[in-house]
Amino acid sequence: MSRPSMAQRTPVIFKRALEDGHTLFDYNVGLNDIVQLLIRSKSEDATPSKKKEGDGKAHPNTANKHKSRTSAPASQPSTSARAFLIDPGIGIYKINELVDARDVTIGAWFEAHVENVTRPTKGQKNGKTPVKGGNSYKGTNGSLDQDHESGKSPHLDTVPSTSYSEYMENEEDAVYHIKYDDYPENGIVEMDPCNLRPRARTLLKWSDLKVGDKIMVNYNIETPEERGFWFDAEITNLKEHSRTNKEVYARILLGGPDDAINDCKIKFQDEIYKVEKQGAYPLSSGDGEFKRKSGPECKHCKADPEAECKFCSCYLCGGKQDAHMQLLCDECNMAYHIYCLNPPLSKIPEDEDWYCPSCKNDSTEVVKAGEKLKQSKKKAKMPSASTESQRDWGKGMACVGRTKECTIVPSNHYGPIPGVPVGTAWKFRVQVSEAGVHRPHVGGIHGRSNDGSYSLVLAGGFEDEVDRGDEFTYTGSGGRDLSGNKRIGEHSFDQTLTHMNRALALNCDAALNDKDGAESKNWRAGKPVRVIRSSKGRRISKYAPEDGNRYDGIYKVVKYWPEIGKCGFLVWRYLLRRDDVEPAPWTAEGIERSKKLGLTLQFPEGYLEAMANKEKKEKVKKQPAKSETSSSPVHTVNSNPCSSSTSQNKPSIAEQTSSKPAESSHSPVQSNGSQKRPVENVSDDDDDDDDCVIITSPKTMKMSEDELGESFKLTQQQKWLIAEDGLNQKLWDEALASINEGPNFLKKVEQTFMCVCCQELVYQPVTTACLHNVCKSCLQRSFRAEVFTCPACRYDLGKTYSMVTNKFLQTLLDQFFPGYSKGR
DNA sequence: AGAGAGCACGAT
DNA sequence: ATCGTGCTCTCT
Repeated sequence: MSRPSMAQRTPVIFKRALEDGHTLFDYNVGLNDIVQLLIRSKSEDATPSKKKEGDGKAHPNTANKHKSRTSAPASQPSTSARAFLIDPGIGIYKINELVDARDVTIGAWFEAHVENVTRPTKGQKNGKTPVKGGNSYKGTNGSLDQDHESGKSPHLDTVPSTSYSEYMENEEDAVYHIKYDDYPENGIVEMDPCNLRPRARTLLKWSDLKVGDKIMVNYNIETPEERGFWFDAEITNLKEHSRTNKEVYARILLGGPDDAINDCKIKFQDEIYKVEKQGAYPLSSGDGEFKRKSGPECKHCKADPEAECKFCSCYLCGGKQDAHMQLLCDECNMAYHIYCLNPPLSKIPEDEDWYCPSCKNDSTEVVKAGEKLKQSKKKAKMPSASTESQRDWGKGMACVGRTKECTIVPSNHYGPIPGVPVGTAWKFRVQVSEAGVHRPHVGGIHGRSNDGSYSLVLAGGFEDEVDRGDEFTYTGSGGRDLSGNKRIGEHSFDQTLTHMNRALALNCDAALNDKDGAESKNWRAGKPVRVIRSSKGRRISKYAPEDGNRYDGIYKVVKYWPEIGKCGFLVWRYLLRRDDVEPAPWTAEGIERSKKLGLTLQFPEGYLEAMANKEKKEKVKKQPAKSETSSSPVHTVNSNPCSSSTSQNKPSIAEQTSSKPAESSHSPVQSNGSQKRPVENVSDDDDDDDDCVIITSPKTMKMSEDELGESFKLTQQQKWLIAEDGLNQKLWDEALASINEGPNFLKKVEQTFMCVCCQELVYQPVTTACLHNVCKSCLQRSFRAEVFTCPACRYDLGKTYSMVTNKFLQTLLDQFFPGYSKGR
């Protein structure tokens, strides 16, 4: 951790199934988020659910889903029961052999296995199909044979049309009792051997295909683009446009002598199977998976509009009526009549997602495989949702998210941020936000309209603002037309004293007046505002830094008033005046202090390296470079604008005579007693005048080596508390080693006393027997989870461990980091 | 120089 | 939860 004053962004765990067609942005995964990816197992593979289409026909994927759920126990014959082939002594197929069985009403092949083999007996319905007897195939051109006697259950519908004489002719025939792998509910079906064959097992490559070959393909008669059933086919044409663009055309053979569909384009070219001949090596369920993907409609009822089906229709009543009133569960994909539910619903819910009674208990935060990803309205409205923009956003700092967050003080903290001295500077606003100094990324004022303002940024947004360093005028926000996803725009209406404008007004030590403004009686009594000057303010202010954003200390609102700005619209103006014991960065004293503390312009982690790399690449592109560019991160503190001009006796902006404060013990840092300015060289210790003085000769600025580091001054009480906190003696010794490094001491303390659980400064710390400090609440949470060990070292604390808050440590931390407890 | 992106924030 | 706001920052 290079910046101990900020907690690293907490890793977020997204328990999401990633779906095609979505970006990580859709899943609210931001820059710097940590994601863990697990490869989805194939069996759970699923595609987004489809809404009910109203025709009672299941979507192929839905059908797949049903299949895997309902047939799994029955169709995945346990190996112990079916792993072995049993020779029945007659016929071609063995018991337990995997076969493909043709459903004669459709003409498609389905996976099945042989349950039993018997000799046909006289008069037995031996399952011979009409193929043998004649031409009862009426369904041509792919339409299902709805005229068939009982279309309700085609698989069961084997017609006993074989005559006794035919039977006698085929004496050797055995009767095969098979079970469809996917339709165990159909029970055991008797089949004629001509509608059985060894299970397909050989996938054919492009190079294996020849025109005229008989193959098995997946084809959807009704919707050729979608997955369908498995049919025999004869290759009629092969077109190779390119290595990746190939076309297979075939004649789908439906089983009957003249039943075929010509010129069918085969969509699933990677799933073309060789037709296994009788005598192929018999497979059993113990030989592995020989499962094909299949579709397209409900396999339970074959999309028979008359049949009740709980799988493709209402899961409760099986009825196919009122498709528009059937709700699809976003979890299990089953349909439910809204009136079959208990309690019934009067209308289709507005919500995107609906879960059936049996799925509802599932944690809703987990988006299961196949479940639809809910797109927030916000994202839908975001410009990125429309693909118009060709811009390559996201590689710079324009839209980045935070990587860290300041947690040592709450966001509504007034006054300095512990460990951040005046003069600290950051290149980008996002860093200022990370440091907790000014939280909004873009906004100028940070505050709450019913509380007050915590910080503001001076960036020269208004020409008619005046900046004299220790005093400046500021303009409120609003009044701009931000349409078109802008963050700033032309002034087009009056500002009001609401939102942040009201917040800033509340800092003024005067009753709020949203008509005429107000002026404080005792300006120092107002609430403190952290002020950040941005280099953008250079165009109107000499006090702005050359680069980046610099924390300039605490100011107070002296007064505020409405006026017509240069823009022609009413704006709210504020007068702020500096009230900080820390020297302003542009004063000689401030410059010296910044040097002493080694304050340099801070860049985001890895930023300079990235820029250097980029530059290098460009140099290579163009020409050999001359000299190293000044990418030095060293922050040059402003040249003192006061030194050039006679800064004495400047008229105050507010046209007041600069009232000399009686004393300046106002800084929260100092009032806290934890930090005091070294009493060193500086002659003028009260930060009295509005004028920038302090032009001390270099000689008088010289300090002893000892003084060079600004030491952090501990009060007597703090020294005592540290001494009393014996358990942490070692840790304190460690931290006290940097007592002479000013703000670094606080960072060290924060680092030293960070809770291993929540990664923040310990709150109500429990110092364990193994000498680790953990928040009491964190430890309690651990114990609730029945983990009774030290979160840091796993030392067994014992179930009955009594957690005692370390009062010494808590008091010290409260003093060093004023306000941090409030944030907890 | 002009447009507009993601983000964090407070407000509701 | 969702919405409105914004004194940035980058790309074209």
